[in-house]
This record gives sequence, C-alpha cells and structure tokens, in this order.
Amino acid sequence: MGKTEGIGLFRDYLNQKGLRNTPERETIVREVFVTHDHFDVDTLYLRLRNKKKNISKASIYRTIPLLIDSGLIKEVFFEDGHMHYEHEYGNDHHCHFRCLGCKKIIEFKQDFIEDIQETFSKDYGFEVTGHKLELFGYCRDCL
Amino acid sequence: MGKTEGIGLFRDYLNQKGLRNTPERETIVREVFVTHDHFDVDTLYLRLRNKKKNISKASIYRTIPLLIDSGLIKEVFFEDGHMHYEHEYGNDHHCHFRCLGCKKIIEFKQDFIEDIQETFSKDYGFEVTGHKLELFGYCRDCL
DNA sequence: TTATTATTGCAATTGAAACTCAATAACAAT
DNA sequence: ATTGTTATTGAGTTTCAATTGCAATAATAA
Repeated sequence: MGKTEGIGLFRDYLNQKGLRNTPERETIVREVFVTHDHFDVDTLYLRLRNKKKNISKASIYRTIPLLIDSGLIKEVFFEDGHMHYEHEYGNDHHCHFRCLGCKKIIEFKQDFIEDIQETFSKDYGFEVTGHKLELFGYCRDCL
Repeated sequence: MGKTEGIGLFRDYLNQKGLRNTPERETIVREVFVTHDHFDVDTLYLRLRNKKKNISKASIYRTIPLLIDSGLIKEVFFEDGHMHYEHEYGNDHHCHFRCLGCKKIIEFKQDFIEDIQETFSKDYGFEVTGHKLELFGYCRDCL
C-alpha cells in the first residue's frame, strides 16, 4: 500500500501539469515511500547516496514542492533550522506532540479537527483543504 | 492591558532566571507589545531603527528565545524562509487560517483545542503546555 | 531521427540564524 | 563610590538550508 500507488499518482500529477517524468523524480518518490518516518532533505539525500543513487540535492529541493503540491507529502515541522516532511498518501492522518524536554516527537490521532475545519468553513464560507496541529509539552519520561 | 504588565512579567522572568534586565531587552519587549500584529526579526529590527533605537539583530535573536520561554511571545508560522511571532500575553487565544491563494492570514477562535489537549494529556500522562493549529485553504475572495 | 524544451548537476549565491570577541554595563562585595 | 566578576552588547563573521544561473543532458513531440 502507498508505495507503488504513490509513484503512479505522481506520474499522473506530472502529466497533468505538463511536467516530465524523469528517473530522478521517480527515484525520489520511491525513496520517500520506503519508510513512514519523518525526513528532511539531508537524510533523504544520504539515504539515496547509500543506495548508490547519486541525485543532487538541488533536484531534491526542486522535487519537494511538486510532491507537496501533488499531495503526496507535507511539511510537518521546522526544527534544527530546517524543514521536516512526511508522506501524506498511504499514511493515516495524525498530529504531532513535541516534547520540549527530550525533543522527541509523538504521533497521535484525534477526530476533533474535522469538526473544527467544518465549523470554520461554515462560519467564513472558506474552503479548508488541510491543517497542521502540533501540541507541545513534556512527556512522561521528562516529567 | 498587555503592554506594561508584559514588561513587568519579563523583568520577573529575568530575575527568576538570574538574567539581567537591560535597556535593550526592555526596549525589545516594549516594541513587541506595541502592536498585536505578527512580526519577524527583520521587521522588529526595522521598527526599532525607525524609532532611533539602534539595537543589533544579534540582540533581537538572543532575546526571542527568552521571550518565548517566558511565555510572552510564541512562534506562529514559518513563512518566506523564516519564523514569524506574535505576543501571547494580552492577546486572546486564537488560531490561524492561511489562504493558499492570496497568502493572507486570518485569525479565528475556537474551543475544541482545549478538549484535544486534555484528552491527549489523559491518554498519555503527558503535560501539554501549548499548541499550534493552522488551517489551510482558500478564502472567499480566492474561491 | 531531429528539434524543442524541461530537467539535471555543479557551483555560486542568498538569507536566516548562530557565533566570535573585544568592549561595555550590570550587579555584588567591599 | 570603587572595584571585581560576569553577563550582555554590537559588529562582523560563519554556518548551513535553500535557491538560482548556466551549460550539458535527456525527455517528449513532430
């Protein structure tokens, strides 16, 4: 699940936008869907290098906006001076808790957000396409 | 409301932490509480310069973590490659909607978040001290 | 197969944030 | 008040994520 369809969806997206389907882009998408972990540009680049896929960082930086626009990945948080991502397609929806003590990230699910989105849409007449919810605090280990 | 107490609270925070109360820090806090708008380091720096308060960017960068730690300001969103802040104290709690079309930010209030925080705290035994909720989509003008 | 045009990799550039360090200023102890 | 100690300041420098220019290359259409 996720992995192969993700690539298909990205191909569709590229075609629809009149962009080209290149081996580099294909390799990047494939790697993004290998794990469910959060990733940043640097670790993605290194993961590819370790597999002898030498793709330049510039290409990764150029592909990420396309992946976001196509809905395959999303930004999740800005930490250590740079952005972190995760793939959206094939990943159950969840939010993030960030421990201010040990810096660990815990994923959790909840359903209230849908209500919030709907309430907001109705109140303002806007179209809500997504959200980002982050909780902060201290985990049990750090308390 | 907000403005003068904010400075008092920051003084308390500095004392409690054994840090010094300097005119630069005082000027920065004062300026932060002048408006309710979002701000970033650069605009804060320019606002101070326009008032002939020549405080270095370095000092602003060094003061911001203190203001966050003291609960006076918080990060609100990362945009245009850098962080944006707003003052928390003296500001009614609200979340942000970001229009993907015209890029405007709309503040809105809701109460569900408290429930989410409590549910999460109970489920995990963690202490939740704050949150960041952002909705994305298209405003009426852009639809 | 050829022509057109997007994409690639490299290198240079930008910009935010952090750091260096000498000079300065706050506070405590005299 | 004066001195010693130590945090803070500002200017400049450094770091590093992210972007961009450019020549070479490769993907699609004709």
